[in-house]
Amino acid sequence: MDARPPSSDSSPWLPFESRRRARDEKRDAVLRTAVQLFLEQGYHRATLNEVAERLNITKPALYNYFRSKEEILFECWAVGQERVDGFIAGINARGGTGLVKLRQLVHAYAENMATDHGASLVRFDQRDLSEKNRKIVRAGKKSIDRTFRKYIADGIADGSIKPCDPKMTAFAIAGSLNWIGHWFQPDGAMSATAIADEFTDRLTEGLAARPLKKTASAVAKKKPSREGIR
Amino acid sequence: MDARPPSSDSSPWLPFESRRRARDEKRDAVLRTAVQLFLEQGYHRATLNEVAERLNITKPALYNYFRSKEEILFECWAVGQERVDGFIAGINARGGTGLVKLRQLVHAYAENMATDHGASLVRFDQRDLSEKNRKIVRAGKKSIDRTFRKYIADGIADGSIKPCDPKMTAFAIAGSLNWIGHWFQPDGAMSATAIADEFTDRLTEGLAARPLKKTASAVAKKKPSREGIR
DNA sequence: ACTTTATCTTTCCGACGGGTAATATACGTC
DNA sequence: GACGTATATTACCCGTCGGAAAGATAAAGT
Repeated sequence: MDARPPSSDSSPWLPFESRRRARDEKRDAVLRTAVQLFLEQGYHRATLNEVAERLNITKPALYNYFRSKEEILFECWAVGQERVDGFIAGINARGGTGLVKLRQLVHAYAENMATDHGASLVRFDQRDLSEKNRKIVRAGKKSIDRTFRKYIADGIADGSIKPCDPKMTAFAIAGSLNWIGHWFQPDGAMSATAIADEFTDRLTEGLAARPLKKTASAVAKKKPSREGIR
Repeated sequence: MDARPPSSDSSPWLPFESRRRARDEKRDAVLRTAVQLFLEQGYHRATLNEVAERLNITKPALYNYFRSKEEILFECWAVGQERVDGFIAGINARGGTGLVKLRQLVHAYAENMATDHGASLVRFDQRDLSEKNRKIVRAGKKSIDRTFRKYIADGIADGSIKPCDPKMTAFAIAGSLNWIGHWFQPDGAMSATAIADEFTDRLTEGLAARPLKKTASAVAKKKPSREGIR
């Protein structure tokens, strides 16, 4: 419609210039733009026309990479889920007490929640998906929930965590973390890492069987870093 | 379309029977049905036709009580907000230490979150509202957030709560509570009151400056009741 | 009984947006 | 240089749903 200046964000389709690029790169660009727009406006208000417009292409061109709007939504979610699955695998691989694993999970999950694809895990509505994809999403959520509960149960078993109801505790912790996806703003006062540090301490301090050696972020606020959570 | 049996839930419009009732009663019935349907299917997927159908009337009849779908959405939200404003006023009137007030707020807020109108506070999307109504909603959310922060700050000032960042602490607590609106099922294993009891202890135990006299729900799980939170 | 008023129904419209069909353009390959 | 394939565009279809217009019905007042 209107003559827009080339969009400022990076799009592989610079208007009428070298067009040919790797297919996957373009697919990813669609997902990045879509997740951003879906979060910004909500899935239903966001139109494929606008997704396309931001990429300097037209709506039907999107159908070279996706079969439907719903598939785009699902793939946005899948990226976030894969990341979570990834760092959970890492935590499992490194091992440790239940408390240590829980703290790592909280930290990584909080940081993820501050990204677009992470927030999409909680801000998108399952009911917008096909039955098939909805099943996959439910399985993913269930898996994350099981992991939280397992680390808590592990911690109770190995004595690092005070006895409590793993289910309710997991709900309480996951609730706090998921909520980050609703209020976090990249340009806000606190960085994602700072928030993750803060939440890691706050959400687990009440659980530790014995007072834990204070982490960097809790006492000497000198260098908030991922190392602080070990 | 299809000949449905008279809906099982209570509707003031029983098909073709005594029609005249108080206007407000009908308006409320619309809101009850609408909030239920909106939560069930999501605002965009829910149609006014279906709202009307559940009430044994037709879509245009709704326009006797509301000017638009958006107005219905807003009013659903307003009911939940008024309840929160109500019990906050009660807590303020009764007074007490910051910790005591915070615990009452957590308990009441958790219980409210387990109701339809309560859940609508967090499950509806502001962006579906007109600019005017969105402003009102934002003010309401802001007010609740301020209350959480104030009680925490009060508690720090009067020594009942350990020093902490009121903003982050409020976010963490409110996140846990708001999340209830996403997972609570009336027919689930725990009652709303039981959940409220549980969350009241779990979310504030880490904050108390000195170990608080254990409440009924925390140790002797004999009678979970509202009195336990004083 | 006749009118008035509120309420409800039948019928329809118009906008919006996802998705498709037909077509054009450019690149790699022979 | 011609051809095939991938990728893009223009133009269009069509279902859905919020909302309006206009007509019907019943209770209430005179």
